[in-house]
Amino acid sequence: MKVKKPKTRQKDTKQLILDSAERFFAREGFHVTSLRAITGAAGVNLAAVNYHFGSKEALLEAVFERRLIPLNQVRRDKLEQIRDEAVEKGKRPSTKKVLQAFIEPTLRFKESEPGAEDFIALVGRSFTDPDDTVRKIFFRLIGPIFELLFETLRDALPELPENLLYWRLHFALGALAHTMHMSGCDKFLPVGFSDGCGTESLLSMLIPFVTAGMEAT
Amino acid sequence: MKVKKPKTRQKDTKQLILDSAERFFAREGFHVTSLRAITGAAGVNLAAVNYHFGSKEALLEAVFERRLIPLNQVRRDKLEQIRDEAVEKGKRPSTKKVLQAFIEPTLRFKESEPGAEDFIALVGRSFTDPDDTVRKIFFRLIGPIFELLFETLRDALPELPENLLYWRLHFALGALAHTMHMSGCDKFLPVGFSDGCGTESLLSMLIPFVTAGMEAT
DNA sequence: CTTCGATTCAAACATATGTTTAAATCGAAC
DNA sequence: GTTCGATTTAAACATATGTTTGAATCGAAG
Repeated sequence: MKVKKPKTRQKDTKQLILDSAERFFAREGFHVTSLRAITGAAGVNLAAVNYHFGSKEALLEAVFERRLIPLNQVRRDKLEQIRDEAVEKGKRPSTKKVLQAFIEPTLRFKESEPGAEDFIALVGRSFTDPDDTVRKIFFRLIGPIFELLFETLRDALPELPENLLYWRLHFALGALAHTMHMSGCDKFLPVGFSDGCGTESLLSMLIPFVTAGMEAT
Repeated sequence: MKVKKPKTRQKDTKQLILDSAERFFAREGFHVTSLRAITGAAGVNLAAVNYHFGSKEALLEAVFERRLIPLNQVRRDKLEQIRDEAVEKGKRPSTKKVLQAFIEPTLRFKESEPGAEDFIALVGRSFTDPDDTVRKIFFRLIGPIFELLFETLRDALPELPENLLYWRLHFALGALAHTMHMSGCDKFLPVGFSDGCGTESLLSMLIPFVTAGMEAT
């Protein structure tokens, strides 16, 4: 007995709760969602949340971490690769490539696994969530990668005043967040416009938009 | 007795509730805010909300309408003026002017009256609010002006495919919403960056950004 | 089969919420 | 000063929430 082999069921229960919570948090919001709704839809007992996670807040944290840690790893790798490449060539990285390195994995993440689409909408919203609980957890996880993105962009646009760069980055993130949140866009869009809301299509529109904005004279 | 002259106090109470609610809804969110918090801070009785407004939901509606109706009027006037001017001159309106006509009154509104800053943050968030109550009320009020903005932009950029224009507009609105929400930005920003968050400064950064994005080739 | 820790379960708990109620209070009109 | 409708007030109501509890159940190890 080298390893504490927990019952097979435990993982199931935890995953079921995470999946259900992700769905509800994304579609209804953190505070509006009750644990009873989550556990009811997941088919597990109400007390399971507190048993496995400790509290509703800790559950939210787990929902974020499960997907955000891998996603951040991908984004970090891509950004660092671009930085190394630039140093190697002695040239500054291209603005478009930097933005793409951050945005593309983010939007593509939607299709990586079932449920990820809900998660992407959740993240898009968390940027501006009024609730302290949500924002605190979110920014703790997103902060470091945000700083790396900022620094890499500074390499790409060294002539831009830092303050301006900082705000333009926020404008770009605002556009991204809005896009992410409209992820499941069928319910928002007027008829005839829902064609262009596939990931590829969105990328081909969003990246030129933010690149042009970032490089505006 | 030509007119039902209600007691002087009624207006006070209603205004006090609206002010307090606006503040709480903006800073904490609709569902997280309790009527007891609102009435407590306003110094009025708990039941006053239901007496004067009917329900918490109706209160939210009143909070939106009080400021959004006048603000929309200003935006509508400016946009229609630009349209008329373009027709008169037989030229297409400039993209920048159109965006400016929408964005400038929005951001400037912050300084128009005390409390408006909270309201602007509230509006910025409502674009992506997960709660149906909030979103429904918000979109009912924002829908018509959004359509006018879309049509005016189509005049400015007739060669752009409608679908692309539509999404670029959403990107721009995302950037605007993000900016609005960071209205009281002191608490979000790292030290050294809070200089540039005055209204004038933000306008001079945001408008070129979205214009460039909208006109990107 | 028995044992034992991990997990599940139904029930209860304490608290907070939006809303309603019925009495009290106010302020002008007569 | 009395009257009457509008407003305010304190209390109660019904319900919903996150959490805790203690017994029941499970599943493998001995």
